[in-house]
Amino acid sequence: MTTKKIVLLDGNSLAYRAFFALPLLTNDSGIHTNAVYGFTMMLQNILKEEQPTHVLVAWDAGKTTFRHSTFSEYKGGRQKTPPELSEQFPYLRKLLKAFNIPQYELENFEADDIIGTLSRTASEEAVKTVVISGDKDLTQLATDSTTVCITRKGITDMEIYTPAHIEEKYGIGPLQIIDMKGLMGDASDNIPGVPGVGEKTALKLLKEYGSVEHVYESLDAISGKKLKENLTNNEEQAYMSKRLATIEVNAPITISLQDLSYDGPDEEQLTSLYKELKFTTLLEKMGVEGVESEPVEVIEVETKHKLTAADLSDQMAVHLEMMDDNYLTSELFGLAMTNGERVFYVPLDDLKQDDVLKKWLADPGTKKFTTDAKALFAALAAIDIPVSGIDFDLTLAAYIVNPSLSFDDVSEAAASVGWNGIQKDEKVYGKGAKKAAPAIEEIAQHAGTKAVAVWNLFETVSEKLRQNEQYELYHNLELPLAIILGKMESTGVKTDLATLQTIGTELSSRLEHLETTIYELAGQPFNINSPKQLGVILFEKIGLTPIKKTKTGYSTAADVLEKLAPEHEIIEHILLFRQLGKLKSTYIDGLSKEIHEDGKIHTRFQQALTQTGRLSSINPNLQNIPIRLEEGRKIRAAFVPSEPNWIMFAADYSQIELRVLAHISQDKKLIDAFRADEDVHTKTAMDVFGVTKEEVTSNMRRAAKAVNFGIVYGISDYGLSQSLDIPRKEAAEFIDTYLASFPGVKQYMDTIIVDAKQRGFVSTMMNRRRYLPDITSSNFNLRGFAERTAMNTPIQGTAADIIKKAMIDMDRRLEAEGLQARMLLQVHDELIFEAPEEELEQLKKIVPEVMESALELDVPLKVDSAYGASWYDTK
DNA sequence: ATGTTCACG
DNA sequence: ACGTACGTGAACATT
Repeated sequence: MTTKKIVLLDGNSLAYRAFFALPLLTNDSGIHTNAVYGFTMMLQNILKEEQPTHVLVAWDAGKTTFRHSTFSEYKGGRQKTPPELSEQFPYLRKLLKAFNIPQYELENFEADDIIGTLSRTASEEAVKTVVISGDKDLTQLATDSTTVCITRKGITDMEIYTPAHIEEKYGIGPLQIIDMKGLMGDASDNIPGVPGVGEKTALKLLKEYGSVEHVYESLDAISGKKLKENLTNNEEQAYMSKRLATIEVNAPITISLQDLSYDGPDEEQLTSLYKELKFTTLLEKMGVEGVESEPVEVIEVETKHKLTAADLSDQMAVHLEMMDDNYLTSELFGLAMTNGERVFYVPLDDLKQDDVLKKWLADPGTKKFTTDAKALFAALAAIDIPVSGIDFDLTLAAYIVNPSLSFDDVSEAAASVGWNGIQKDEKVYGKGAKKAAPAIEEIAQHAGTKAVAVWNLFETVSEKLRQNEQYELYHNLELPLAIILGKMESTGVKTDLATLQTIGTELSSRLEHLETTIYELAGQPFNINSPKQLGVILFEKIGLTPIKKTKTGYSTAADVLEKLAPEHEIIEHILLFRQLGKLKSTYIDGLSKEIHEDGKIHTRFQQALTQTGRLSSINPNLQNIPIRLEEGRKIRAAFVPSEPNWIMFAADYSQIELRVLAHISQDKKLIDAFRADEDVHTKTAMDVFGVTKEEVTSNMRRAAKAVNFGIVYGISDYGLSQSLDIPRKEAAEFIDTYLASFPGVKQYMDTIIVDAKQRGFVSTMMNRRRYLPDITSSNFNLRGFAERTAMNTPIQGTAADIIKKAMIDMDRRLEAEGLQARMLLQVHDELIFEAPEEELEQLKKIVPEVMESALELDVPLKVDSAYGASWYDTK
């Protein structure tokens, strides 16, 4: 006989959870499916993990329940269910039917009460029960035989509440959760509780007195005048709140445990529902064949070994097919081309010898439409085949239309603008150990579909960009930039391995010593790099007090360790070990591996990735080379000019984001400060602290600087309090004073949020967009995040626009002046060049000039420049 | 594959 | 009451 195990699910709560956790997916018949999909994932996980013998999904019935007769405003003020979710409930019912899972609802009662009643009867029969919900109220049902799982983040992450866990987390028993709600109320259900009592106070009272009743019996003993007053005045309300929060465990249900047995899904029903909903991944997992939504259309691709002028026209879609996504190192296969009539594929070896084709590629007068301009340009540059006249980049265009969609494959970029005819590279080449090149015909076919997609999408996507007034941004900024970035990537940065090795040797020996010291202090060897092992040593063996927890255990992050440093000598050594270990593994060892045969590092700039319009740098990342601490900064000495008697030259914008803020917000004081070329942090300190310039201390300036950062990031008192390590209240006061003295900024912050809510997106000065669907969310966190993003993105994004424009201007200027200087890197607000010494004086003049005039703002842009024998010396 | 930590602007 | 600063990429440990 198998032991019974019953799983009870709170249908409404989980459906809501799934709906808000996932983006609004729509299948091709226009039905939203995110809640159903999320629910399905949850269900599958639960069934797999728990292996129950009995399952039930309980639903809320109707609008009113017995609780409304106690308190008519129960669950009042709730937003009504979004229609996008409502329309999914019938599918959820169908889904459960297909799973053969019983569903139950009861007039006048909530799902909670059904679950409560069943879990009580199960408990009485000592049947193991698991309750699953997104609502923490249910934790009151936890007993030795009933476990309550509450969804945490996302859809599959659950927090498991046993009586022991509740005790550990809150210091009270499961049933006292009800008392807690009675005292603190519950905003989401509109349960009032006692004003001024939140979780902290409620728990303190309950730990001392045990229940709401005992709290009131002991009123006299309670300290705190205000608290006592609030309790006294709201006694009835507290009792009522407790009643409302109590789950009914004796609901008049008409089902019993026997009715809930679960024997697995009806596969046939399930597949047909999945097909209807287009849950292809789920279908594949079930091993159902032939369900790929549409079979990819087979196009006729002609493999050509030699082209004639007649094969080529003024406008063509071209796509360079290759094995890996790193076009700088990948094996290249060949070029697919089409002008809408025939589709060719030219294998690489033929391309290399085909002068007709090479001439066409180099001709700026023939237009090339492609999937990734930079890849085409840089990959062919590496084999000395110049390309010019690239006029359309599908990935870049799709990114400008909506940067929130991430494309790690052309098929996804194409799909985002409505073209589903491309297979994923992964499907053609396989992945991991199984990755291999298929037959040439298959490669040609795959490459051909990409060229065809580009050809067919060119017009519509361009039109879409024009409609959004983003064509300029795309065509005159991003597209030319792609080529410039391609040049920079191909050029690469000369990196001196010997310098890295010298630093590395010293680091190794220091790390060894630190390791010995740490083991001695700990009394045993352990893996210092393992947060888990480190946590055990610090907080269990040594007995330090944990300050912060992570999901998986004790936090050992630097800010935590710094606070612990006075407690034990070992901490400073660990911090140093971490710092040096990072330098050794990421920078010394990591960078050494990336030096190519030409002695250079060729990073790649991702141009269609960030949400704000910034670039990012990968393989390796050259945008995060250490600078803040001297030890790390030395790494920069390894980056040197690639030619004898050349120098490194660096130029960076001073306070570009705050200048952009001054311009966008039109705050008079901020504008004046920049026009007068004042130190903006000092100026901020003067205003926030109400002192004269002479009275500003370095601490005041530091605080002001943090406030300015906060403003740019979309401020929150909590964030500022963390960065300054001050109480939250103080941080809030700083912010208020700041906003009062810079009213234009305040106005901007308020307006941008309203604007974002209304339009659904925010934009930069050059019309780069970022959509913010969460800005209207009822979830406090999501909404808060979206609001801060709304404040930050126009600033960070406009700064990104500006430097991109500067790079284009700079490239032209270097060309026009006939200079040999080369642009090598962009690090968000700075540009790094190498140049012959003789060009230094010219660069000192030209570079700041070009950067400062990239875009005209109502405040001046300011650029500082420096040069030296290595990147380290450009300071 | 995911989480934690830490490097940069 | 909620749980946070904005934007990235890489290494390492752990699942």
